[in-house]
Amino acid sequence: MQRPFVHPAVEDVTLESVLYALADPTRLEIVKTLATGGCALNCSKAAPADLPKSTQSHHFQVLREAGLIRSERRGTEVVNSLRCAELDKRFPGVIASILKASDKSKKR
Amino acid sequence: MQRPFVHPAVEDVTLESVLYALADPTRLEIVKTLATGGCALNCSKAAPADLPKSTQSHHFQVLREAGLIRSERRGTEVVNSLRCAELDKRFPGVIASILKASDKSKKR
DNA sequence: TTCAGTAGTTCAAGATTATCGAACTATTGA
DNA sequence: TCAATAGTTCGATAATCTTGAACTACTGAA
Repeated sequence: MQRPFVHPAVEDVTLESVLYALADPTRLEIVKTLATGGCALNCSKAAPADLPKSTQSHHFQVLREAGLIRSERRGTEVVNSLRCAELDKRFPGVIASILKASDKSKKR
Repeated sequence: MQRPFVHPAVEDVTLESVLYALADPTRLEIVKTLATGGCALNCSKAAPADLPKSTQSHHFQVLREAGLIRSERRGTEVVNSLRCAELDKRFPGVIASILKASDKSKKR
């Protein structure tokens, strides 16, 4: 049996950790993919394909511990999903406005 | 004459740099102070008093280059103000929702 | 049940970035 | 002209990120 994932309770999620998690371009990309992808995706599909696995793993850990995503093991894979509803209740509009803005910000 | 401050044009501001700037607790604090302080404040008043000056200076530079604040020299001081309106036009709701959420997120 | 393959994790080290004291610059007011 | 004030720059140490290599867990053959 593998060590289970720990997810913070919504009320323990801090704005700071959320912003920190989203401030990294790779992680923002992952979150965008999860948001548009409809629902749950496994790690390899949600992360840029060229990113080393160890780095991917690290980013998913940051996102998970920040409270942005929920991860569940499905056999050998890990399926991730955005905690949209919960987060919007805690920080109304934050994630939504960021996701909306992220489409616009394609330069550089 | 001192080197003038460079501020990015609104359209050059990236969401990523904005989130990066706000992800730091000290900088978020500064932005909150500028937001609630009504209008312009000089550096020493907008930053936590116990923070070393060199670190303050660095944080203001990050905020400025991210496009979050506008800095102007007034004699020996530097007066900073939030670029609220411009930013809200570029990334609607982002700054506002973050500022609103930041009051809630007092734990830890 | 053993074994190969797949998906992800952990570890350690090199690369990057942040912090902060010390020295410096610009401006003001005596 | 000079001292005081407000910030900036520089350099070194500290903290963090990235990544290859080795490892673990699960699955589906054979």
